[in-house]
Amino acid sequence: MLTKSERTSRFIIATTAPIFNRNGYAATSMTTITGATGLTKGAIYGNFKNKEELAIEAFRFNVKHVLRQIKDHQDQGDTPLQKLLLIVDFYSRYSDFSKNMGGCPILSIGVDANHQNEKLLLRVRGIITKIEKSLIDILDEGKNNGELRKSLDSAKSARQMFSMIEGAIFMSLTMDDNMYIRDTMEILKHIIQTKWAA
Amino acid sequence: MLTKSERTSRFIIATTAPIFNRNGYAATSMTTITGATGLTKGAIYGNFKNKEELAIEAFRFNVKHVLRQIKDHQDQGDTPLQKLLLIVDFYSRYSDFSKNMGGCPILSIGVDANHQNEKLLLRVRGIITKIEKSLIDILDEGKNNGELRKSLDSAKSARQMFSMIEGAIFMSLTMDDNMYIRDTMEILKHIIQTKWAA
DNA sequence: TATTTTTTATACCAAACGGTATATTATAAA
DNA sequence: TTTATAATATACCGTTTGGTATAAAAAATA
Repeated sequence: MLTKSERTSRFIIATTAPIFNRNGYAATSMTTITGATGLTKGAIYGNFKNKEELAIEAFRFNVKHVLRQIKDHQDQGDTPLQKLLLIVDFYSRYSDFSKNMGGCPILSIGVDANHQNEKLLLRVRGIITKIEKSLIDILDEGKNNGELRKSLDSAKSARQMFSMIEGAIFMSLTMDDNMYIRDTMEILKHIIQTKWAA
Repeated sequence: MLTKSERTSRFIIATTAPIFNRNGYAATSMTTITGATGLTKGAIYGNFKNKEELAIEAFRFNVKHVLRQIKDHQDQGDTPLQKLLLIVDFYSRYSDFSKNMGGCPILSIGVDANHQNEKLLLRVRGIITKIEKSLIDILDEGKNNGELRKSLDSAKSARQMFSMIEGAIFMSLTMDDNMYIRDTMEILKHIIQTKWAA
């Protein structure tokens, strides 16, 4: 059984994660956190060293949530190419999905932490690297099984893919219009099918 | 001749613009502003209603600066297609350019102002709309002069183009690695040449 | 059930925040 | 050069910030 503090910690993280995600690190104050959780500073600081540590845990929580959804989605595909297209398909619907969690943690915290919070920024970079690695793995598998061109630069393709995804999310969030994400995922799909596929 | 206050206002805007651009709205405090300008709060509030108004002017300054550079670049081309490719070319080198001004104002302020500052967010949206319009104009010209396919959806293409550009900038800034911008602009160039061009 | 330990609430801290009233200093007009 | 005006510096305001010491309460152990 979980200890009381473990349950409280998890509750605090789950409750504040979408708030950190929507508002960023600086704009999420301790008052915001106590207000949202219904707890007091004593409970927060009894379970987390400081606001930064909680923000990092909230970021981890948000990323885990997104990655789990992507994995569930891409696992419906049998081949590397199918998986790639399913990832693109997932992001085409990302707007609806992210309504609940309020944006993209990588984008929101990435911009927010840059030049402001080294620890958080390093976490964001770590996650980006991790996601890119998993994309590279899929691309390499595709090259091996003949679905993708052998001449494809997997690392480069992963960078292009992730840049397009994050850009589309940024535009859709900023303009409050999911056309950006829909249109950009459409062209990404086209690139995969006509330029990357063998 | 400019009045004293006009000169001071311009000095304040020019001095704080890169700081707002690099750090965002909330992270740029009045103390940051007085420290950077060497002026006191009296001088700042004598020339601007409040921090928000100054932030808006700084944003306008930053955007003007970027747009002027793009215009100078794209004007070296004679045809719409050339102009499009020159814009992509400009952003390929955006990392070096933005070192001086510290990031992309649209990205930085767009993320920063979302859910936090309605006025600033509306300014960002206005600029995005303006830039898209000018892209649409170029695309339409290209369709008219036969360089681009008549079937091309100009508005959609503009959205795709701008999403890719902003995504590439975000990734390069966050990862401190201009490969993202270089690789993504490469694929954008390819799309223009093979899918948009007639 | 009694006692110890863990967890949370309360009350507080200094520092930083954006903003303002007013005094002082530059500038421009007479 | 004096006078009126515009611009900047200084000192302060209330509020909010992240964080802490300690008391109260809840939970686990004996």
